[in-house]
Amino acid sequence: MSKTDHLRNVPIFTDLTDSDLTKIASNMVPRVYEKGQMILLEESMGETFFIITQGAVKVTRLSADGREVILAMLGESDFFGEMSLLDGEGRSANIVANEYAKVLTLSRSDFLDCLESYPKIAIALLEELAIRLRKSDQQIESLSLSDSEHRIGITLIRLAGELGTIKQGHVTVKNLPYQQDIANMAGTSRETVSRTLKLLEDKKLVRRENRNLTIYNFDAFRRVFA
Amino acid sequence: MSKTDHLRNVPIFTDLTDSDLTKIASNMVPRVYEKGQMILLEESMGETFFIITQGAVKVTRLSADGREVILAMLGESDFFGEMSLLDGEGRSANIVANEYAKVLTLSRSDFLDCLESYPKIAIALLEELAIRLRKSDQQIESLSLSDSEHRIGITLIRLAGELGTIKQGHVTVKNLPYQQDIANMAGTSRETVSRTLKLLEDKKLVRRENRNLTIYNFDAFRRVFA
DNA sequence: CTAATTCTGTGACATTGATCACAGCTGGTT
DNA sequence: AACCAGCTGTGATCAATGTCACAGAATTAG
Repeated sequence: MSKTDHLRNVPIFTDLTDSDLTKIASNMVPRVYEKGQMILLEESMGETFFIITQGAVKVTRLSADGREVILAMLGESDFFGEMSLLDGEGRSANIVANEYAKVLTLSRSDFLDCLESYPKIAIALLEELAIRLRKSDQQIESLSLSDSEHRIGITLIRLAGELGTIKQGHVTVKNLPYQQDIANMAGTSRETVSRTLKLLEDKKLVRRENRNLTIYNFDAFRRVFA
Repeated sequence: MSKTDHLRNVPIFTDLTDSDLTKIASNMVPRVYEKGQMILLEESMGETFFIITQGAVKVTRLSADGREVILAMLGESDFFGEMSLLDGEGRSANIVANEYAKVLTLSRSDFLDCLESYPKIAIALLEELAIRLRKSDQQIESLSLSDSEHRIGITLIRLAGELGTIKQGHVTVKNLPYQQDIANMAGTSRETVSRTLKLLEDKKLVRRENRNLTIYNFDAFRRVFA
């Protein structure tokens, strides 16, 4: 698949013509990362915009004593790195390859040129940021108001949305993240995730086998937890 | 002060010429709200963009059982309502006038026209959303990793930034919000805020008199809590 | 195939902070 | 000036959940 083909799948570029896409693609440089490799470091200055063409990454923040919060999991056609390009502040999060990953990169100046030249890109980017802000707000609400069982439920819904496949009303998430990562997304401890997953299984809300998790009735599940 | 003058103070409009500003201002309709009045309701469809010209509002979400999370406090020259205009989803938060407030409003179509016609507005708006996203991420981190004393400390820092005045290293927040509101910002209970404020006072980190709070050494305070 | 590492389940225990209850203040109103 | 509503301070209690400890699975590496 060519660079241009990859770009076509990225929401913020969908409105462009082929020739515009090709022009932008010509400025992009591909890179690859191994599983576990750090792509961006907190605190460093942001000079690059990234689009994921294969694999998945996690967006994290670390506390002084080494505990981790996972702010988002991003996959194919998602992008990152735009924040510090836009507001000029340093990086606010780390990005780690969660598996082998390929990306396309665009330099700061090319990225900003894009925004100036194609208002449609800027508007599409605004849409995407609005969506992310909405998700963040939901997360803040659930961290403030919900108990651990609900937060974990909400986290499973997030994962289902990002990694799951729907089949006649029930969603299966293949290759469920480790409990420690789920805990870091839900703002709770690994042990609590273990106990809660078992609880949800006892309640017949989900089933687990191997590394896969199935939510039996996704709509009902959402009604209970979201 | 004329509508145009107000717009000049709003970050997203600063790059425009007078005549452009005047043109936009002519499409804006002023409104006023009493303290405590609901400006926007969660769940309703978003059709309006708002700019605050006087007063302050709070952005909240409510749980089913009536508990409240405060996502942000906004004051003069801040704006809101853009989220559902951008991504087409319903409102995700309530907006309540925190005191007598005046706003200017712009209709959905005028707002979107603005973005198309003035790429600079779109870019400035992107900057602002990036800043908000950054703040949300910090909040998610602190809710996930910090204990209530730290979360309250961080909340005081936020309030100092938005409502405080600096004088030789110490910051005074006049008219500190009620403890219940601080609790709803920090994701804790009113009682815990009461106890913690006293604790911080005992530690000589802050002083309270009347409705004002002074952080003695703002930089040191930030180093402890942020 | 075995060893080694990493992940998961689960009991016991400690602790934080929510909740309840109520008294004391404060500021605004008539 | 007296009243009232709403805010604040504070003790007592207790449930939720973090932490520790370790055994058993599962996955990866050699």
